Amino acid sequence: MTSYYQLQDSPIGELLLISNGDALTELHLTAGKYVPSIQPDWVQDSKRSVFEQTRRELDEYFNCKRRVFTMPIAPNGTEFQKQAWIALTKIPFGEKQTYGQQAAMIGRPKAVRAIGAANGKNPISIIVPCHRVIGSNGALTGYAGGLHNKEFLLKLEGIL
Amino acid sequence: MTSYYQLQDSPIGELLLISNGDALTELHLTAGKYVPSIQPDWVQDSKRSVFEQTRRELDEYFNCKRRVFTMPIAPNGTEFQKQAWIALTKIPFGEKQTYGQQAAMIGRPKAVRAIGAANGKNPISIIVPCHRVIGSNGALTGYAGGLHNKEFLLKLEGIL
DNA sequence: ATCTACATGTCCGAAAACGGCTAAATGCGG
DNA sequence: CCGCATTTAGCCGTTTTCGGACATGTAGAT
Repeated sequence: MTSYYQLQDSPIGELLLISNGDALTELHLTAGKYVPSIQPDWVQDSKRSVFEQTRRELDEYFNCKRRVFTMPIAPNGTEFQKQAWIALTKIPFGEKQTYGQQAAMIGRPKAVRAIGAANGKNPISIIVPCHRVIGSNGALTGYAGGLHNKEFLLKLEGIL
Repeated sequence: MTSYYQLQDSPIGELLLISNGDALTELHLTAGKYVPSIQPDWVQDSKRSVFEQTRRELDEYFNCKRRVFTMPIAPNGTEFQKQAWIALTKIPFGEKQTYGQQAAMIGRPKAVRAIGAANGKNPISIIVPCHRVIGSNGALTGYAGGLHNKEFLLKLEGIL
């Protein structure tokens, strides 16, 4: 199964979008942690519809004209991780949550650290809003794309 | 059937050459392991043509003027051992291999330990290049003639 | 006959280390 | 006493590490 990719700019730096051809599978800040390197067998295709849709929705989001993303997504991960990421997509725009609350959302109130780890490996930044989760004491604690970008997104959403 | 033998020097120490009169049957570093002791009924004969040829080719080899040995050889061993040793002679000068790869060469990919044991009993050092085989993790692991000599030969061939 | 020791390498399970945590326990300066 | 900063000790999935078990041929010791 071939993978498609596309690089594009954003207010928080360059983004790398990856797709299975259909849905968005990854979206990384190229300056962040855990960023995969582009493989030789990947195909660059800026016209692929999922990329066009993503570009449009992100553009609206950064201009405060959109609060919900609707492109198809298909992140890869363990069962637990997928549950954690689905929970993330249920956190509304402009609201914050603690890792503990997120853990409770999937019925594992004690799996707090595991949630932290899973969020750290969230493959679809921004769209899957791991930035809306902060420590129970209010600290931002961490963000694969860089803490200052987490702060930027939280301010954009009026949370800080 | 009478055996002939001959002692001579080399950059890695004294060598003991043994022949059935025709082909080279053994070549040991006298300082190494598994070295047979000279028997009373063996005949010393430095002029025997296989010995002269061996001396000449070894001399060229140690002076980086030869990459292939051509004297007749006739090692004694079990069927498996002979297969293993033949495989060794197919490894080109200057190339290394793992015990696993050598096992695969004779169609017994799982017989790795057996290969190790067989190499350990290689009766014709240097000529049958058991020194070109190292562990899959890159460790030299062993050499009947002494690990430092294995290292010397590998460097001579530009492998290390 | 059996058992052991070898110049190995692969696989699998168990155990430990590692995080984008957090609530409770301590320790201090008012 | 109180408030606040720091430490401690559980919690939990994932990743990494580590220790056996096993496959294989031969010689030498029991």
